[in-house]
Amino acid sequence: MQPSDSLREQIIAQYDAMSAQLQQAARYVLEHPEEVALVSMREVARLAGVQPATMTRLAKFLGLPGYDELRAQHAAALRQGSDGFAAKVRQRVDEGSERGACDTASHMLQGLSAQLAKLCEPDSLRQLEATATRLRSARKVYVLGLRSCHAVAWHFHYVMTLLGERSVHLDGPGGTGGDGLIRATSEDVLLVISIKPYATGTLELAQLAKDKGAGIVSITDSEVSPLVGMSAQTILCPTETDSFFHTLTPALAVSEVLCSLLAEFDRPKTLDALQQADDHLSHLNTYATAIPRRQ
Amino acid sequence: MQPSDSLREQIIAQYDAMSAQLQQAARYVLEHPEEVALVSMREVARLAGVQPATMTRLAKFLGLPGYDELRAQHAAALRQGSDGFAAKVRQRVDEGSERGACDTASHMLQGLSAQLAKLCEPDSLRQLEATATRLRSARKVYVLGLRSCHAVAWHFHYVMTLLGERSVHLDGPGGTGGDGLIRATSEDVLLVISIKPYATGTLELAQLAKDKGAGIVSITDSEVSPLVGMSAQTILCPTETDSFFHTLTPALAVSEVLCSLLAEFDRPKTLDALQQADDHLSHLNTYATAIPRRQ
DNA sequence: AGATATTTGCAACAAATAAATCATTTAAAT
DNA sequence: ATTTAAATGATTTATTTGTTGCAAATATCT
Repeated sequence: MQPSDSLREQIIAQYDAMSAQLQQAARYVLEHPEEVALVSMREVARLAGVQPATMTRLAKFLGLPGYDELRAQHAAALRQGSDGFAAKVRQRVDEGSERGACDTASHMLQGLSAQLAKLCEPDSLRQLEATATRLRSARKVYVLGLRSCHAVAWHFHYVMTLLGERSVHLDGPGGTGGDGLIRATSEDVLLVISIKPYATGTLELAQLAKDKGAGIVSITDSEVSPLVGMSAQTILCPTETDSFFHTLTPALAVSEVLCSLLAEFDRPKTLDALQQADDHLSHLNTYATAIPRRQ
Repeated sequence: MQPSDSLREQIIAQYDAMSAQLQQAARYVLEHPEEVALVSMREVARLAGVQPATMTRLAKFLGLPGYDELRAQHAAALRQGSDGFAAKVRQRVDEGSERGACDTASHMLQGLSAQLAKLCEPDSLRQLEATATRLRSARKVYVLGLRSCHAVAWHFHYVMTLLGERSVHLDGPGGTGGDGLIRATSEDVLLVISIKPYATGTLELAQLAKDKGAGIVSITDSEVSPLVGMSAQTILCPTETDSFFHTLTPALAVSEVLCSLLAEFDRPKTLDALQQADDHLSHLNTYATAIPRRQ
């Protein structure tokens, strides 16, 4: 929360060596770090009761190239303070001056890690639980995710088939994916996954399901996603990376959490279902080794 | 923590009535409130990918006198968030006070976050880089992942098709998935994804590819995975969770990192390829460009 | 299809900004 | 008390900022 602790400590350490005006400026900076980050230098100077030039001189006195650097450091501190838990993980390799592949990879993984951590915030958790509850009471759960979101949709459906036979994946060869909705009713729920850019097919099918009275719950990327308006529950998850592509890792994580919550709702039933799946698959020699029993 | 909730809600409420550029600007503002408070308008515009003027227009559209007011409100929110412990205390309380579902969800997400962070260790990063390098030089990249690993395999393949035409997904209807390997040569590489329990189909196909002289690289879950022995490069990623299921989130993250590294190897070519994909998809109206206005 | 709004990109502008420069004051040393 | 050095204030300068006006492009409606 403090602006780049090292800088703060440096100001304190060198305070005694400063001239009167410099001390007055430094004191204000220490006591009002947010202002330094948020308002112009001249305004900070006015608030601190010193000349604008004094702020420049303070920055140089601290060994910085200019006042902008002083502001930048305070801004960075404020940024980190704002988005909570997430930032901590990132702190380590912030300024990767070296552009190696390992650095790129590391930076990206840390970013993803931070995004998952961010999903632990109360708002997200509440949405997760509400969505799981809604899915739990559905007669059938239709799952829809096209293009990049196919991966998430399919994985959710796959896990659900291990748990029972309520899940219907809206996908298939020959463009027949939507046919699953033919007998959809108001007792059913459609889980739809879509991130920007939103596939038209996804939106159309979701609208169709809604027209049929089915409940809609969604995993998407923004409050202003077109899915938000038509969904009874929405789980928001970040998709930004510093690479060319959007990430689906948080969306997959969310999907996995949903599966877990659904499984936990009725443990005995879940164990039964997994046992059945186990038997079935081992009869088919699907796996090189039998599915290990998990409690 | 959010910028003056009323303003935020107003942006969301009026979002549908905005033009495309305005929406893009508004979306960035919603998703990066700290940046709005901390950097100049022109910089925000650059980050959001819109013209500077659009930011001014956004502010006026929202009924504000100018952009400065937009920034001021975000700055005020950030000021509160930073030194007001109140928000965070409230979060902690909310979190601690209640329910099992939220706890399990939170715990699971934190676990996943930690697993991704662990992938940043030097050993893993080296494997990632080596694997990316190997994939880079391949004539064709076959991608194989069955059952639960289908999600990861498909997503990798999907991204690779956006980048070029080297990728072949070994999957398809009617059990013809393996046919892609008919003309595989020693210039090719097979990326195989499999976690315990290992699908026999995966191992057989991988062995077949190896017999044909293709290079094998793999994403798997253990040093003692059957894939390790037949692979030139292996990336290990954790799959443990405290729920009934194994997680594929780390595997997906690894796959995404690989895609990024491959994309970074030749940025200009990547940008060209993405542009082509973009053109193609927009001709097909694959994506909803504007969200239908509601009066 | 043509006509009419609306949206969008570009360039120019005035205002404000941080830094550099110079002049004046203040403190310290001889 | 005079000289010298440092500190402070005022002024100037080159950028950068947010805004506005206008033409091209796009969408919308008869």
